[in-house]
Amino acid sequence: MGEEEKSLNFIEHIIEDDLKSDYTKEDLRFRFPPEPNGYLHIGHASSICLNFGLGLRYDAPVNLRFDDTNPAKEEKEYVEAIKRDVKWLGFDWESERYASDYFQQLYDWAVVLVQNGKAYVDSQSSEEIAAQKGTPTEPGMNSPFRNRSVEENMELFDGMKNGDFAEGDHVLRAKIDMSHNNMLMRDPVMYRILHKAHHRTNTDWCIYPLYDWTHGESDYIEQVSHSLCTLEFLPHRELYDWFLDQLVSEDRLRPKQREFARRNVSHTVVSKRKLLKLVESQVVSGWDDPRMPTISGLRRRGYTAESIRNFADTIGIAKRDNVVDVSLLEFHVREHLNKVAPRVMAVLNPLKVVITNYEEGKEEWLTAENNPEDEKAGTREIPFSKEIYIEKEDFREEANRKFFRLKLGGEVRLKNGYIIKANSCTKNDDGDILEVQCTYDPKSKSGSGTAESLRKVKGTLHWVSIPHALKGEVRLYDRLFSDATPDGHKDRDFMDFVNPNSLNKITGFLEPSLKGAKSGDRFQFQRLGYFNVDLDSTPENLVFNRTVTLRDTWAKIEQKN
RNA sequence: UGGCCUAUGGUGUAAUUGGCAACACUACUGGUUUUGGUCCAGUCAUUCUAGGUUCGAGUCCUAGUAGGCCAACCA
Repeated sequence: MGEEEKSLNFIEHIIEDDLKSDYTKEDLRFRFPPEPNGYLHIGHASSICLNFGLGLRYDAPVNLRFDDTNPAKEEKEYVEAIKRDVKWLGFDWESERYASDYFQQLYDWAVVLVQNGKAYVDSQSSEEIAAQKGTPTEPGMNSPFRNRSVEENMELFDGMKNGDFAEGDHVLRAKIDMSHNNMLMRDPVMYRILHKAHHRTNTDWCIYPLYDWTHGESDYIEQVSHSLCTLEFLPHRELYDWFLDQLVSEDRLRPKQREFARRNVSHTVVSKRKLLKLVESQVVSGWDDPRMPTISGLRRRGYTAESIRNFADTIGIAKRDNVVDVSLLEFHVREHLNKVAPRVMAVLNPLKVVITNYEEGKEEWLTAENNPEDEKAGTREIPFSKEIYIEKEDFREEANRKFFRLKLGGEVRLKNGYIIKANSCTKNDDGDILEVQCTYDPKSKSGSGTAESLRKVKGTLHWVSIPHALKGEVRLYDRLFSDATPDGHKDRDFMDFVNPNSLNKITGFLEPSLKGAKSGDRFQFQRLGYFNVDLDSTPENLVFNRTVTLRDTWAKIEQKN
């Protein structure tokens, strides 16, 4: 396979170094830790592929852990969606965990910190605490409650837990250093009072731990060896380590946090807050709108899990800021679909062609290859008749020799069918072409082996027989944002760059073999692109999404003129 | 005016740790083709800048420059 030749990313270098010093291969354990407050997106896919990929590479377990410490934002719906997406991407977790599983343990440890004088109850408002925090260039001030006795702290913390106080009355803070260079070390809040039901623990708790007090400890409980997160958590590492210092025991593995740069993709946004705004403002139809960069959106759009995994593998992982061009994602889905998607013919912008020397009412079934890339895919029969549709763009009355398609006096081959010649066309008063009259060469049938059938004509067109054609809704998608970095402009809101023409619904004419197409089925509409059957599709009303167009060299040639 | 992180083609990642800057995408050429698809061949870099160490620097040293992160009872 040549897999060994692939160079290591910096995380793998770190692990290799650890393996040479104080870790054994059996120590390795990873986790993917989403907060269930939204849907997973293409950026998460990178993290998923990183963590689960490491698990595969080192034959190490990977947990799926929900970081569910904020009942105000988290919902079961998201938990289910996340599990579905990770599974769909092709990964299995060793065990399904929740930070909320550890609420009791976390509380017990917090009590230890209080007893050791490492944490105290602060009874100021959040505004007061913020005002004392200082700035990156100025030290903060100690809270007047910083030196409460252990007994008083214990009593108050106990009261917090028992629901004796209202939200905001008290918090538990770690006692570290209010003049620390790292703002996060200035007595960070560990617990807040929240009289809210949690999606799993319901009303068992009315105090909830914050991220910093939860994450490293959860890693420690699960004995995660390498806790990988994005770069914005780098300043948290010091606190992660400080909390661990308070409670790790020598005989257990001590997790380490390492950070990598979040992957950005051009012409889209990957921030839950912004994606949520797109959903709530109804720019898109939902989290799984095929234009969304969510895993569920990409899936509905027709992307394959394999193409997303390959994408994640090729962009790799590093520590510098990045914007990956969306064309790389498109490349990977084309690469995969080219191998696996059956070819069919569909006309999206129809122009009627009448074959004047073809017998009225006659019908013929022609043999078509299902996939030239895959012999095992076999063949199918498609109907041919006197009246067919071709694409409007495939006919011009006059054109230069660079135009390989149909023009008056010129010949083209109908894919899997005959060579036809355009003799005349009819137009309406506005000059729009309504119909093209052609003659066909009866001996030129594809695959017949005759000298005429082997003749080379420059152009080959796709087509459908009008009396046999199926109608279907076809949804054509364009980029959701017109700008490459919609959220990269200081003076502009990302919503300003929403592309108003990102969805175009049309009626297409489809070859009849598509009749039984089921939701999720993927096809190549020859010469047009890859399409899949949408969730909204029914046997009576077929609905297709365009996943991605084919590479279009002709469009580029035309653009230059 | 603090601390920390980062800098390699248009894009994303590599470089046996000091030894010929590589791979993929994009773009552009050409060839093949009953999909203007696929496939095949080719073209596109003063490694942020300036000094220094060295036979030799993307890699080490010094000084800059640019970008990012950090002041939620969010994660």
